[in-house]
Amino acid sequence: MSVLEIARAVRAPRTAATAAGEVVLPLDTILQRDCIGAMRELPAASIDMIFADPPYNLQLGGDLNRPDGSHVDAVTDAWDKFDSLDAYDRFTRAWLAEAKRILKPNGTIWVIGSYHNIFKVGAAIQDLGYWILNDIIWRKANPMPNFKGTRFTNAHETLIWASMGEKARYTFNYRSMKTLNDELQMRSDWEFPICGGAERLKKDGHKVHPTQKPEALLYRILLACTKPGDVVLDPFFGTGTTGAVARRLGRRWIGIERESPYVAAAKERIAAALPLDESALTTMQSPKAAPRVAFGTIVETGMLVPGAVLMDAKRKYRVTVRADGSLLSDCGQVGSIHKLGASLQNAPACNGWTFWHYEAEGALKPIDALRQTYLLATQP
Amino acid sequence: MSVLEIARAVRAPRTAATAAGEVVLPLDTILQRDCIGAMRELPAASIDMIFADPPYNLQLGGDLNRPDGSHVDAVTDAWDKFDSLDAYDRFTRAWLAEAKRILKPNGTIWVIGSYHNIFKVGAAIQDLGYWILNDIIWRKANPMPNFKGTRFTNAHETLIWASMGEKARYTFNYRSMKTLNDELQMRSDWEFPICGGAERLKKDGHKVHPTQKPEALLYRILLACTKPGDVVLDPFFGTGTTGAVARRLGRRWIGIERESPYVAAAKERIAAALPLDESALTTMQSPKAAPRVAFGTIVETGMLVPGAVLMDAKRKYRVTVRADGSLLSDCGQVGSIHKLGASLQNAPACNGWTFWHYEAEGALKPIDALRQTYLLATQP
DNA sequence: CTGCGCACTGAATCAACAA
DNA sequence: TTTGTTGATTCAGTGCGCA
Repeated sequence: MSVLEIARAVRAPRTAATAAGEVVLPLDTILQRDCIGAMRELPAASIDMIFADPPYNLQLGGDLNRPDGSHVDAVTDAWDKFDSLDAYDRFTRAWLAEAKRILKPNGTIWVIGSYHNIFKVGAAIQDLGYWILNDIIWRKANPMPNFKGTRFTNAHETLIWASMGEKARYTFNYRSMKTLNDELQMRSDWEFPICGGAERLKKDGHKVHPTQKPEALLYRILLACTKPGDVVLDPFFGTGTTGAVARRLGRRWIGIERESPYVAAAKERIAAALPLDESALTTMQSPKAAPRVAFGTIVETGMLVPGAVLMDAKRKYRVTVRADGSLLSDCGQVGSIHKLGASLQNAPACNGWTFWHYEAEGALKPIDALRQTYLLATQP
Repeated sequence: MSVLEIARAVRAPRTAATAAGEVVLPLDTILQRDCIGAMRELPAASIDMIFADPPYNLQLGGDLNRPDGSHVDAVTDAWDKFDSLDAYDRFTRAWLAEAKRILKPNGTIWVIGSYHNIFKVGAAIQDLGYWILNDIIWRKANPMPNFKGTRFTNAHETLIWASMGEKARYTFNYRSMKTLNDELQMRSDWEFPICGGAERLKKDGHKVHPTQKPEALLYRILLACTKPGDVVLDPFFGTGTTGAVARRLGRRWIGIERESPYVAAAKERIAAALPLDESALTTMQSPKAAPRVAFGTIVETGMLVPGAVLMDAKRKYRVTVRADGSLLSDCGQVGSIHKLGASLQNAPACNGWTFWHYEAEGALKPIDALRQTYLLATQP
């Protein structure tokens, strides 16, 4: 039985359409298969984002005990065992290559790892022609101490964010991130507690998955780098953190996971995750998203009259508005609001909307205020 | 002429001796050669630690301007240019292999990089049989912003610390690190400001080297992973941060650097670096304020110099400050400001910040005044 | 002498679109 | 594919000049 047959068939959103017509993707579904095999049956160029939390290939020695004698419950599962560093390398390159095939040209991939595997992963990402956009540090607020006092406390994990190539476009909701970070640019180091408390899935008092990731981490990633309705694939789904957050944020998701106990836990968990309503999902938009307004339109509609005088905030430069929306300076120079602003300042570029001001009731206001007024009056 | 001939020949300390007898190393010297060639002429198994800050292979596009129109002075030097990712890979593996040959069996290597190169470096380190002990994040207190709003602010760099193999022993001064961090284990994420102000080397108003590293970073590394008298090699010496800090901390150093202007600046700088002298006070930067200030930070920033004498308000007890922020009493007891204060008084606990005083202009002031000064200087 | 404002700077893979 | 136009975009810190 193929992936597409066992999947709950859902018509893909328009963004998943290809030249061949509409594509059917197993949306909001867990494919209980091995990761590479399942990806192979997904159509090419159909996924907006991949978030991957692959096996870390931890090479742990014997048991580890805390100073008080208690036993540390380490990651000893079979899925984290590889015969050699070379075997891990081959596995990594195989799934990353498959991921590249199914990502859309403007898609991106996120991979999380620790020093045990992240360098192999990053090198493979570069060799496969992905283009790294950032590496992100998850600084753990409450990491496990180094009980033996032999090294620095391993207090972070590393994520790599990459696009499909050097020239590829990608989604980055800059304004959302800046807003989320109290009006400062979001940096490459993020602090979150490790996953615990009520969020940590448990069964019979034991954690269901040894490396469950905090939802806050996925929340930030999906908010930053996807749009509502985008399709997010997690090829190492585990207990479904990606699916739960995707559902909450109004994104579509596909999970791949081989182990039945994880699949069962993920299904139950995602069903309980309530989607945020649309108003809560609305995020700060970049001005880029607003339709373009030509300065000439402001003149045409009479918001500024030909002959009106504009000046910069310090009243250093004065120019006159002409009927076609061009500006004329005292010294006879002519140009668009941007070009003339740049030329007068001898700068490489200039945003005329914020540089030029008009006088209203004795005060100077940027002409961008007129553009905002125009947009408010004309937008639905 | 061989490296050993042109080098100032110095009898190596006992720690540099091998089974073949005493080895002659060009200690406390800069070898003006290409990195791999110079390493080739150094004897095998002779170096205690290598700190390497190799070219990052940045692949920058055109010019970049700030929002105010000013130009960003990027790293465009020839030494950072490689023909391809593959050429960079070969270069990396070549110098890392040579490094492994000259390191002692119990030696370690530190390499710093960014996402442009660190994954290639880390993968090569693993392939060459080194054993990664930690990856360390240098969280920059004041990184350059992302001016175009296209990605997350690139606010950190990554360091890899590796031993000679899985079973190899290595030096890690656990107590020093814990003391430096105010009795908490030192974590894998470190915060320092970028190198600027008085510490930044300048000539004719321009920075001498585009990527000078802060001394605080090297201070922590050398304090953590070497012993006094150990030999530290820096194959990408630049303007000699490693040499200056090594001299200050009583470690021997060897630098390899091809570019004459860097060599000249490094020589001058290291000559001016006085071993454990208060010269650190003016050259080192204050880390960003944290709610809690570690006493080690006061030492790291040079507000108190190793060797300084502290005493209680009644001058009953006298102790000496050590490089890692621990205190040494007359009777040989050692401990943190809190622990030693308690122990000397035979008390269950002691607030070291208010108990210990330093002498300034004939008067005694509590070291808490230094903490307050530090906080005032760093709090917004 | 202090405080304020302005200019300058740091390892950066830094735009999107239409003609 | 290339070229030109529009127009979006910055944080922490140092240092200097001036009131």
